[in-house]
Amino acid sequence: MHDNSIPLHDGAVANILRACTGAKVDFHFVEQIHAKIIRFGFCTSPHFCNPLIDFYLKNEFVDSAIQTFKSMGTGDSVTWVAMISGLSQNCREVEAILLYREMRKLGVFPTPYVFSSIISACTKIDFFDLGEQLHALIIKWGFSSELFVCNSLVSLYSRCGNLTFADLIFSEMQCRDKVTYNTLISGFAMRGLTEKSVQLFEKMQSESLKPDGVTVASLFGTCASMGDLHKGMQLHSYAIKAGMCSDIIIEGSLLNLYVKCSDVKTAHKFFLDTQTHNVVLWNVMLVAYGQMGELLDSFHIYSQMQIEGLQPNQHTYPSILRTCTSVGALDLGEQVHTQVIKTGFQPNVYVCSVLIDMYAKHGKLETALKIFRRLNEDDIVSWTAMISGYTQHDMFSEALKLFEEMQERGIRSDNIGLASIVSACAGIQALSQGRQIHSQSIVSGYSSDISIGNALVCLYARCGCVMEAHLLFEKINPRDNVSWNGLISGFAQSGMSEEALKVFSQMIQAGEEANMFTYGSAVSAAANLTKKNLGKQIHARTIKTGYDSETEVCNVLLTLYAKCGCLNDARRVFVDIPQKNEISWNAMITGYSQHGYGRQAIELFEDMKRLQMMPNHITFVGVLTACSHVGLVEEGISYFKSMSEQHGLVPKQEHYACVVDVLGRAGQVCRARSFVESMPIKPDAMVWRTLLSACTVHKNREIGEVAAKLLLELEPKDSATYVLMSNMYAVTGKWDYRDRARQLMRDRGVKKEPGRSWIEVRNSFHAFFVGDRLHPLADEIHQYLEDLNERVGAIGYVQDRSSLWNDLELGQKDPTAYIHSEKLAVAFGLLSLPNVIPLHVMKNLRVCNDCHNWMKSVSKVVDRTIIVRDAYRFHHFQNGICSCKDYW
DNA sequence: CTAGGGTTAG
Repeated sequence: MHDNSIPLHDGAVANILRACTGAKVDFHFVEQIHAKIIRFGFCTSPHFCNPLIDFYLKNEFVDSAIQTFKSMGTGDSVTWVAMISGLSQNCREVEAILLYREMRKLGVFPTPYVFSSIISACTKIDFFDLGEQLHALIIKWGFSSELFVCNSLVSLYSRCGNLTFADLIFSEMQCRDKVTYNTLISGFAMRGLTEKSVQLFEKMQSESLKPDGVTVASLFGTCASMGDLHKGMQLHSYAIKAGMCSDIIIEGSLLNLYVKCSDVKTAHKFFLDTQTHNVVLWNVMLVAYGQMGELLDSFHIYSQMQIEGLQPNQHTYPSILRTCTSVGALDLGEQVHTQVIKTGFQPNVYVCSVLIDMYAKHGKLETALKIFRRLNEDDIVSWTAMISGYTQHDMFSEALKLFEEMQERGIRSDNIGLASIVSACAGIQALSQGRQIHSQSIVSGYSSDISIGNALVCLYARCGCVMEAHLLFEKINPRDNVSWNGLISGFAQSGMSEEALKVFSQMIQAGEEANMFTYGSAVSAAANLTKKNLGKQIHARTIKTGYDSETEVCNVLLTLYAKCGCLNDARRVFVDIPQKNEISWNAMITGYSQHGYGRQAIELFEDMKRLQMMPNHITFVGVLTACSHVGLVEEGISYFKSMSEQHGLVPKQEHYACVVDVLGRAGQVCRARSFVESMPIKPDAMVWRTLLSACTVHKNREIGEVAAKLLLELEPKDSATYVLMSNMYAVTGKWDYRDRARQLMRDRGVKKEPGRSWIEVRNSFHAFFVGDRLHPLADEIHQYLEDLNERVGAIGYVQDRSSLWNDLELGQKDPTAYIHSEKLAVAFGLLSLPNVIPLHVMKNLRVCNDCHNWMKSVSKVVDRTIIVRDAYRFHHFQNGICSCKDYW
């Protein structure tokens, strides 16, 4: 036609261009036609130009299309649709939307074609609100039963997560096609509603619609998230028979299937067999090695893809960064971060959320916050990553503050977000806030969510709500060992150790598998109750199950033995820890300290520094206590100074109290006083109590009165305050003042906590009060005590009656009625236990002076080590002397 | 002239 100079005919041009669109025709050929159209003056004619625009847009010549469109004037409705859908298909969705606005302004009526295109554009860039507004217009214009329009609406609601609505539109459609099914199938699959997705696939087949490549690709996704390799492989065969496997998207979804079903071998083989230059395949392999924790292989993939000319994209970075996060390779993660910046992916939400998570998880919360604040998007994952980062680093109030900010901004949290904020509440025992979030989670439809359920169980247990914790625990179905651990650790941490151990034994009986968290909590509960034998049994279990090499478990075992007074066992655990961390060192130092082994504690601290371990606040409490035990005054002061000068630590009240103890024990009461007066923070009750007890030992009434006065102001309800005060007056001979202190206590209605001692004999605990005769062996115990008193009297022990607390005790006619509980416990222990093992006695208050002297003598006459844990410290009585060197 | 699919984060 061209050669014979036959004039242009619109139908012919349209047909030629349509033919060009599908075939790979040289652009210049089309340009020649375009030139002819212009030359013959048809450049405003929709008949000629619409096919031209369509050709340009389908072949990515967007600018040529826009140019053609601009020269046309208004065009017809087909022109607008071609432009709008074409722009949308070329990732220029915003321009498509703007063009739609212009079209409406010019009064051009929208057609179903326009609506399906524009809804699709909105869906692609998450303009869901606009999409919903357009839905209203669709109803108004009467297009709501058009197949293509409905398909685009199903897609819109699927993508924005409103599957209920998508399903509703689907069910109200009079006729559906493959696209309708495919759209909803992938919608369900993406939201993890795998069962619904499979059901729909079956329904589709019952309506004789043959699955195509799109269906299969979506279903591979469904199988992948269900972990159903078998069904996935059946589909794979189907895809091979149907000849779909060369499809680039099928390839990606198939590889993903094998990776998610943990068949990395098949996946890798498949990956090597693929021929396409497809970045998705590399990204999926990155996920494969990441989920196995193979950092080296991940980085090999990451660099190899770049060598082969593929650039990392917004999917690549999150995968590699997540692997860096989970294996703890922060340094490599930071390098990837620089590459993110260089390649311009920093504004991407996905990339940012992983960066936030990485920095937050590794304690770099300020860096995480910077990225988070710069992101400036209402992205729930980033908020959650930030919140849980705070929670993981015990910054619970920061977590709660951020959560409040999030709610003020109107961002709705999902199950993962709610679970992490509940954990934050558990961390600071914010019970009422936790309850509010509990109800919020029910309202949001998460009442059967296991992550929230587990977090709530932990919250209620930590807040001591035994009933609620158990009720919630019962409701979780199916339970996992996180549920059990939450209950056990919650009770253990809220001091309900008995309850924790009860649940632990139920867990074992239920055949549930305990892990390091379970053992950690159970051992810590046993340690709090100083249940040495039970602790040993749990220790045996950890050895059997191999958890005895976990540092965290070892640290608690060490503490258990130290708290039970078995320092040798504690030491053995410490020596055998394969990878000691700061907590291990702290626990051992503290253990030595509490038992009065100051030298060993200080030596260990020096070792710790040599090994470049970072001492923290707890380390220094141990070290300073050790100094006070050994009487290392100047060393103690210099260690105290080193806290801020060398280790960047700000001393807390307990450190000041330790220094006061160091000075007080050495008899430097005046120096202790001026030390307290020079404190940069307001001294708390602990500091004054320490000073007061130093004054009691060294009979310094002047300073003692100052300390007592301030202590009375700070803790007027604490009986220990009055006891200390009264003792201070007693030792300085001010009997009238002592009586006044006691009177004051009575007037204020403060009751002395009854003294109580207990001892473990053959797996059961025997507890005693003052003058107790309730024990079945009471007669034998008292008889034995009389013998014992004769024997200690023979080596010079004389009872010190000033230690007896009240007139009642002093005025008792029956002298056996005021025998202190620790004496009874010791007598019972000596009667009941083989005479080689040391006695371990626990007491809830401080041991009194008389009992202390008595124990020293007893340890000598019966030749036994007696270890007493009172409210303050351990006393090891051996051969007539005590490890506390008579200062406590 | 219109609609649907794969890989990434807490």
